[in-house]
Formats: sequence, C-alpha cells, structure tokens
Amino acid sequence: MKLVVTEKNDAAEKIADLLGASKPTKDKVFSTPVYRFTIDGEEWVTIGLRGHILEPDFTPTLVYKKSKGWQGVTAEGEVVAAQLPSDLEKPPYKTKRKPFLPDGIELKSWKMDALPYLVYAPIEKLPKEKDIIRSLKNLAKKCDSVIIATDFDREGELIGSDALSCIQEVNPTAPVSRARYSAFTKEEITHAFSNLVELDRDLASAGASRQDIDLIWGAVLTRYLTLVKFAGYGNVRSSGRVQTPTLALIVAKERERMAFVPEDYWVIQGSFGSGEGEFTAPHATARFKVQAEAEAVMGRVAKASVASVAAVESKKRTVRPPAPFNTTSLMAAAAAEGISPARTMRIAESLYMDGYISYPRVDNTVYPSSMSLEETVRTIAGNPAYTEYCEALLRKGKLVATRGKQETTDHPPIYPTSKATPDDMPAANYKLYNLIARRFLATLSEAAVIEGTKVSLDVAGESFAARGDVLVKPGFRAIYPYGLKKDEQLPALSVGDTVAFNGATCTKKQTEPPARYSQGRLIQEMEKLGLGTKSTRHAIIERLYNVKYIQNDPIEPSQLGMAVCDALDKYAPHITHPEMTAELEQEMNNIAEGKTTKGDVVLDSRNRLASQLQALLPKAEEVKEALADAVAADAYVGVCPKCGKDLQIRASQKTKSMFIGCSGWPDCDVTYPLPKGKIESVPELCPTCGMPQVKVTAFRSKPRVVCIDPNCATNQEPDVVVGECPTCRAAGKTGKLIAQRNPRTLKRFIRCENYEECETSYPLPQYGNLTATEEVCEHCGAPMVIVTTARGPWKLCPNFDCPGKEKDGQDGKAASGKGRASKKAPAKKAPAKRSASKKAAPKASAESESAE
DNA sequence: GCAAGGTC
Repeated sequence: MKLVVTEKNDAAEKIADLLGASKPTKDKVFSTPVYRFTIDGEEWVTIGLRGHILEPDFTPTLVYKKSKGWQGVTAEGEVVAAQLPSDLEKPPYKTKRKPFLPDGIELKSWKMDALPYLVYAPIEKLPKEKDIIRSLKNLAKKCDSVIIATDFDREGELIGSDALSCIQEVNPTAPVSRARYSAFTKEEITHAFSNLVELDRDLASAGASRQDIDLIWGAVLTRYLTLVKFAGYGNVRSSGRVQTPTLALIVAKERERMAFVPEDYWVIQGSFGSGEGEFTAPHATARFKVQAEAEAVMGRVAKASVASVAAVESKKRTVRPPAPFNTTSLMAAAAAEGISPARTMRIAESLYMDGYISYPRVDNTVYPSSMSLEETVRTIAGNPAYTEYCEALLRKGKLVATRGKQETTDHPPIYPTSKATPDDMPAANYKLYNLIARRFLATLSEAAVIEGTKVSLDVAGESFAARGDVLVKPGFRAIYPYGLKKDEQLPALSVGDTVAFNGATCTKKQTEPPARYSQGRLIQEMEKLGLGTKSTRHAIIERLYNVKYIQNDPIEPSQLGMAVCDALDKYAPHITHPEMTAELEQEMNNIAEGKTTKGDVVLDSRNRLASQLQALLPKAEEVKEALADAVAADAYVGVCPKCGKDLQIRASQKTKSMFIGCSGWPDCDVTYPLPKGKIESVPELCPTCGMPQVKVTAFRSKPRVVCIDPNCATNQEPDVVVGECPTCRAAGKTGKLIAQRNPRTLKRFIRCENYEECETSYPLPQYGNLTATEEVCEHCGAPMVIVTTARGPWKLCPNFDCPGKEKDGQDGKAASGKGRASKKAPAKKAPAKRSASKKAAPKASAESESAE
C-alpha cells in the first residue's frame, strides 16, 4: 500500500480524485477521513493532516518544575551546558546555587533569575494533533512506501518532515519520496506523482529554526514583561518577532501624531447659481495661511452678485477595474466595509467550507488559465442582483480578467464558487460573499470613465474653481460600487456666461495630523515589511487587542502598549524592528541552501537574545515602574472623593466583572459599580455633580457617557409605583409595588413597600425607561409595566415565575435582564401574549379584575 | 500563564 500524506483534508481528497482511475472511496481511520483508490492494481491511501502536527516546546522535564508554571530552568540537561557560551557561568546542576547574572545585579525573584537559562534551554518537538498522529501511525504500519505531498513551500516541507518522523517511529524501512505540485489539476498532480523527488531536509530545518527562534524570543521576553510586575493570571504581556514590530508601527504613528503641530488655515467657499442649478465652489486659493488675506478676499467679493465664467476645462480619465482578490486585498477591502480582518477570515473560512467561495488563503492575484471565467459567471448569475450584469458580460463573448502583481500557481485568487442569495446565510456572511462575487465580476469588466470638469469663475476679480465629476461610462463601477464617490454634477456652463453669486463664507480650519492605521492599512503595511503571513496577520492584530496593547479602530496604542514598546526598544531593540524577520529570512535561505545549519543559526540567535536580556534584567525595576504607571494610566478614571488617590477601572478577581475602585485600597474602600459592557474613561467630569464619568458601550448599543456615582442626580430614576402587591392583597393588607435600583449594584427590580414582612419582588430589565400601567397580568396578578428601549415600547409582566411565561419564554428571559427583545418587534409582544393566554388564570386573576 | 505558523 502507498501512503500519501497531505497538509489538509481538502488536499487529500482532491489528490485522490485526480490520481485514482475510478472514484476513490472515503474511509475513516479512527476519526480522520482518508481516501482509498487503486492504480494498476496497487492500493493507495491519502490522508490529510491539520497543518503542523508537532509543536516545539522547551523540554518539559528540564524547564518546568514539578508543579506547573514558569518556575525556572532546573538545568539538568547536558545540551544546555554544551551550548552555553564561555562568558556565561554554568547553570546550577541540581543545586540551587545562585545562577548567572550580570555583575552587581541582585534579583529577588527566582522566576526572573531563571530567564538567562531559558535562553539556552533545550527544545523538543511534542505532539500537537494527537488524533491525527494516531491515524497516521496506524496507516504507516501497513504501508510499504510513503509519499509526502504537503504544500510546496517551507512550512509544507517542515510539516511533511514532522509527519515523516512520526511515520518512521512505527515503520522505519518504507521508502519515502516527495511530490511537489503547485495546482490541483490533473496534469500538475500526475506530473508531480510521476516525477517524485526527495524530501528537502535543509528546507525543513530552515522552517524548524524559525519555530525555535520564535519560541525562544517569545517565551523569554513575554516572561520578562509579565514577571517584572506580575498582575495575576490572565494578564500576560506578550512579545514576539511579528507582534512587537507591528505594535511598534502603531506606536510610531501615534508619536508622529503627538509631535504634529496643527496649523490654522482659512477656507473660502462661494455659492453660485439659483434653484436647480445651485452649486458651491471654493476660492482658487484652497488654503489661506494668513487670516488677513482671506478677509481681504471676503471684503472684495462682499458686494458682488454675479460671477462670470472665465474658463471651462473638461478631462476624461479612466479608472481601471481592480485586480482579483488575494487574502490581503480581501481583508483590506472588507475592513473598509467595517469587517475586521480577523472576522473576515473567520467568515471566509466558513464560506469556503460551505462551498461558496474558493480557498481563502492565497497570495495569488492572477486567475489560472485553466479556470473557466464564463462558467463562474454563469454559476452566480442566478442571484437576481447579478443576473443582468452577468448576462451582459456573457454577451461580450470571450472574457478577459485583470491581473494583479503577485502570481503564484498553488491556488486561484478568491472567487465565488457557487450562487448565494441573502436567504442562504447570515447577513454578515452575505456581506462578505457579495463583496467577493462583485469583485470577481469587476475583474472581468471594462474600465470606468469619469469626466472631470473644472470651471473657473471670476467674482470681482477673485477666482473661484468649481469641480464636478461625472461617471460617463460606469464599466466595472456598475457592479462594484465599493468606495465610490458620489457624482458632483455642475450645470452646463461655457466661457463668458454669467451666473448669480450668492455670497461666500470663510471658515477657519486646522491641518490634520497623519491618520492612524485602520486594520486594513496595517495589514497592508505588515505585508510590505514582511511581517507575518497571509494566514497570521489578522490573528497578530487580534492578539494585540486582546493583551490590551491597542484599542479602537482606527488603531491607537494604549499607554501599556507604548510602555512595552518603549522598554523593549530601549534595551532589546532587535525584537521591535521588522529587520529581525528580514535577517531570519536570509538565514533560513542560507540553511535551505546548505550554507549553514539550524544549530548555528539558532545558537547565534540565542546569543543575541542573551545579550539583550543582559541589558533588560538590570532595568527590571525601571521597566516595572513604567509598566505599572501605564497600566494605572489606562485604568484611570478620576480622583477618589475620599482619599484623593486615583480611581481606576478594575476587574474583580473572583467574578472578573468590572468595577471602579480606589488605588488606595486596602486603606481606602471606595468602590463604584459599573454596568455591563465595554468601559472607557473620559476626561470630562459629570456636569451635574463633578464626579468622573465613563463611556459605556453595551452589547449592540450606542455608547453612552454616564456618571460613575450611582447617587448622582443623573443616575436617579424616581422610584416608580407600578401597582398593588398581589401577595399583600391576598392576605387582606395593602401594599404598593415599587420599582427601584439597588444603589450598589445598579440592578433594577420591583419590591413591595412592606418588604420587611412581604417578600414579593420581581426582576426588571436593566435598560430602558420604565412606566407603570393600569393593567394587571391575567395569569398572576402582578402589575404590568412598559419598558421603552431604543427598539420601542414593550409591555411585560415582571413576575419571573408567572405561569404565563411558559408559553412565551422570551418575556421571562428579558425580564430577568439576561436577554433582550431580539428579533421580534417589541411592540408586537403585548398582543401576542394576550392571545397566547386563554387558559384559566390562577387564583390571582380574581384580584386582577378588582384592581381594574 | 509564553511565539508564530500551519489548518478546522
């Protein structure tokens, strides 16, 4: 039996399809799909891995103590000793002798002391995909030859080499060869399998050196940053070969903005024409740097009432249709439509798995000649939004597509592979599908032609310039309206005409600092600098958000992000620059060409890290303070009214929920509750009481700024009397039910005014305006209330245990504050509820009638 | 509790 190993299940299936004489049979080995077929009577089987199946990590017995965690290098390994450079003291074999530290440096933490050893700690490959490895070994035992058919690139060679080491554990003798293909076509695949080559060990070890270097630098610097001031589990401060230079880009941009000095300028805008033909035009001097000059112009045109047309200039320009989508350009285009790169890739993966689009991780921007463009157009023409355009395209006959700059042959650019309409998938998925389908059609379309018109107008000797843009031939713009500017039509004018002049306005403006990176722009910048790959860039950015180094979109760094970047840039600048990646690429090429070895390259990198760590360790106190200050600044919301120290946004250790606490804790016990949602500090104090305010963005709602003091008048909702207490009434007493908020937790609820004796209380939705009604619930006798949110008014029975809830679960959930009216129109709820409750009401119904 | 790279 011949065993074929591919990088992913998809590829295993396709190769079996293309190689097998007849349809391959799909089988499973444990839970892994495999594909069986025969060639000339010989049995073949293909199996797809899941990318890397092994993962490097520090040898666990040497680097971790028996208890889990970052204890330190116990250093019993000979490998470590052999690789230590001579100017480093030997690690303390089996003793607790003081480890190496630069002269005169004392550190109290054993964890930090261990870092110099971690730099030289041995690394081994540990299983990552255990189920896949088990299936692979099971097949390997039975096979008599192996073909590695992973992707044709460096990581592919490494993945194949790892798979081979698993195979050879159980079958060391089977001959091995390598199939290299760069497209899933019959010719390419049969050619690759009839011209098998050897696995390129050098290329694989180039990839393995990248893995080791990333791990060593990442682990050492991440531990350093995390341990200088340990802020609790879940508060990792990470660093890495790709993420740190990316963060540095964002920080550098912010610094540029901070150094920017805005300049004042004045803009004069004139108004011309009348009625339908009214238009505005700026003065020919677009920006006046001197106010007096602008005012002089205003003075000269003040009394004018007509303008004469001095010149009319028309120019046509063509806008070429865009290139086919690869991963980067898709992420950039989707980011401009408000879908983050990480989300784009999640959605693209699911569209791909459902068969709507082609493979989403590609660099290629040129459709392969084997691809039938006409067929794809016909496939998606079924969507009514595209039908007319598709038919027009097909009538043109032979289609010619645009070509992008990058051309590879492993996968085609991203294009739609089947028809979809908004009914087939969630709205967000369709938004992305629509972008991809329209982009595909755009790449087959003609250029758009825009006619730009410039009209020079003379007003009392002052020149104004009106500009108009008109799309004269839509071309690809008809199907691909993304980022399209609106037409600015000018009335037809010719030289010598006069038009009415309706006066001018002079506005003071300021020059703007350079813009922050959008997520799409940042992805493009990373690609330009060689940071990350098409499959990892979005994840790197997401990681920077998760560790709270960056925030918002366009992206700005947090104080913490700036502090981390500064500390590393000062003492370990190698990690903050994209050149580390460029140098690594060069070294990897050298390994692949046999000019050097993985061992040498990794040791060089370890030595470099050791020297940077020697610069960092003595500065631990300084870095600790810088990071602590930054974290405090990010959390700062204002001044504590009791002790004058800082009030900070904090997370409860136990519940992880957010609250505001005083930095003077435990001496000062001032705390304020916070509502659910994202919390940001705002500089402005509450206009009513002078306390700090925070910006709250609850899930799916608009941000609102609220005072942190629950007792502030702005947070006071008057207690609302919502009706009579059914329990008290049943007991022959009277009691009013009152809706109020718990001043500590801000939770809103209803309770009986006799709460010392009567336990009746109901939960309420936490948001929205509450008003009482005269009505009483026909099931339980509790008073009905109306909650008005942004979605409209919504009548409900607040009783969580109301028997009427069983029929209509949504009300119950909403009343407990956990859910909100989601899809149904809230206004419809009340009547729906009434009709759903014809059955006999429980005993409280008698009271409910008398209450009316 | 660490990175970045594959892929699900």
